[in-house]
Amino acid sequence: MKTVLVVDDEPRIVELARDYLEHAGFAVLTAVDGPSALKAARARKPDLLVLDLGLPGMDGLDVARAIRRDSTLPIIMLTARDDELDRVLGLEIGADDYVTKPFSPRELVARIRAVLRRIDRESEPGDRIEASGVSIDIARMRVDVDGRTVELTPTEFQLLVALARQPGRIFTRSQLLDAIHGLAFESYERAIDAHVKNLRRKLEPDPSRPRYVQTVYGVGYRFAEERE
Amino acid sequence: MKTVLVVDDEPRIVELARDYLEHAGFAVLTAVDGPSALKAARARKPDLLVLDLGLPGMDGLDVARAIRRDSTLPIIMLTARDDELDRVLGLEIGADDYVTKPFSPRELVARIRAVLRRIDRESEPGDRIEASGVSIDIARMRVDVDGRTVELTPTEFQLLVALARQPGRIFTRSQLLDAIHGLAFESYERAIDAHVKNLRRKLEPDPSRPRYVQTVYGVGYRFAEERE
DNA sequence: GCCGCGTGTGAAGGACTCGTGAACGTGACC
DNA sequence: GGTCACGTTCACGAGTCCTTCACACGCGGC
Repeated sequence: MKTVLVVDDEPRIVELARDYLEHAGFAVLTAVDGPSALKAARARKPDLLVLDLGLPGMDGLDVARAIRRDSTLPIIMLTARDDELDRVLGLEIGADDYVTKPFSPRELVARIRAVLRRIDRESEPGDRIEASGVSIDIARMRVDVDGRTVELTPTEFQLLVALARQPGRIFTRSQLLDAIHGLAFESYERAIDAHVKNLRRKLEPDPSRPRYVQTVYGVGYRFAEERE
Repeated sequence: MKTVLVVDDEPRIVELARDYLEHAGFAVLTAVDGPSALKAARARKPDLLVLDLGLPGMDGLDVARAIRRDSTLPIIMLTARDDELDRVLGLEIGADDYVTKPFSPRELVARIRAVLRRIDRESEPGDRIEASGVSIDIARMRVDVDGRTVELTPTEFQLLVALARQPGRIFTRSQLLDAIHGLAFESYERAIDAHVKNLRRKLEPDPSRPRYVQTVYGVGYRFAEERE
């Protein structure tokens, strides 16, 4: 059974969500402000976070950033229409999806299910990835290559994980942006290039001739396939 | 460039969507009722359909069902709040996503992009073309022929895929140009010749006597049909 | 066999793509 | 307030790919 943490300052909303989510078969945790949301997220390890953008005091964006700094917990943002929505779409927080208020509880349930499905599907290989001599410990955010341990930033790490989950498979820059930020974010595709450069510098024995993160001209990047 | 077909009976909505979508780099087709939407979907082959649920006459759900009967065209539903939304969620019409009215144009654009990314991400390796001894892995952009693996440029690859999808069928140069670039791109038809030459050099055991990519004098090219 | 026309081919130019270093903005930490 | 780490953006150079052109060759009709 999946656990969902719902954060909103209006008790009415929280209770409405709780009713529907429990009815839909989720375990529900709740919080009414940013700090307690952070605490609950760390202590109780929910599978997904439903987060109101307009929290008093500590803003929903701040909460999301704080969470994303050290975990990949999926986040669905709750926003009032228009102005708030634009903030989610345009600004830098990588929400996996968003629902606008006033929301239909059924819509919320549907979007939660959709996000969880997507996450499941993409994260099958447990918490460790082995590919072509690179070993990735997802929980610890640690990467070993050729015996040495490499320190990566969160972005570099997510990029590597996205690629290494399916060695050989080609990803466009747009897909990689998705993997890093989630749905709600637009930015310059070539930012990916910069991350690839940094990743290669740390990962590759000879960055000028990549062995792991290969570029596919005119398309994107891929992680090298196992080939004897 | 991707093409989106927008269907709504309110011209105001259609025009709003057109503005934003074109600005976001999509080619936009429009329709104001069910029958003409079906016609446009078949004739113009858009990459995605934005479909109002509350069409007069032929309902949006009917349109979606009719389309889904013979294609996998991705569909984003436009719905008024609440009651209509429930119909989308409840009746398992295979919409890929939905947006509630009144919608933010940016949200529509974001969801369209997300669906399109998801779609071409799902061309899993398993999506292969096998024809006459040539094996094409779409997601990996890899081609195996007679045991050896061949590296192709994006254009060469698209050309080969277009031909090999329907072995034996003859394509004119103009059709092949369409397959390589989207429609609406003019260039010298004989550019195809150059790509065919390069493709043959990489693919054929003896490029001067093509076994796979054959010339049909006065018409165009075709991929060799399976024989005995 | 000859001729017209379509096709194969190599080379050249230009367009596009990628790698890189550097600058800028932001938030975290001291 | 200052420093630091990180992510993003920009501009430039280098390299790859696409297109075009010119010419040679081959096909089909007469």
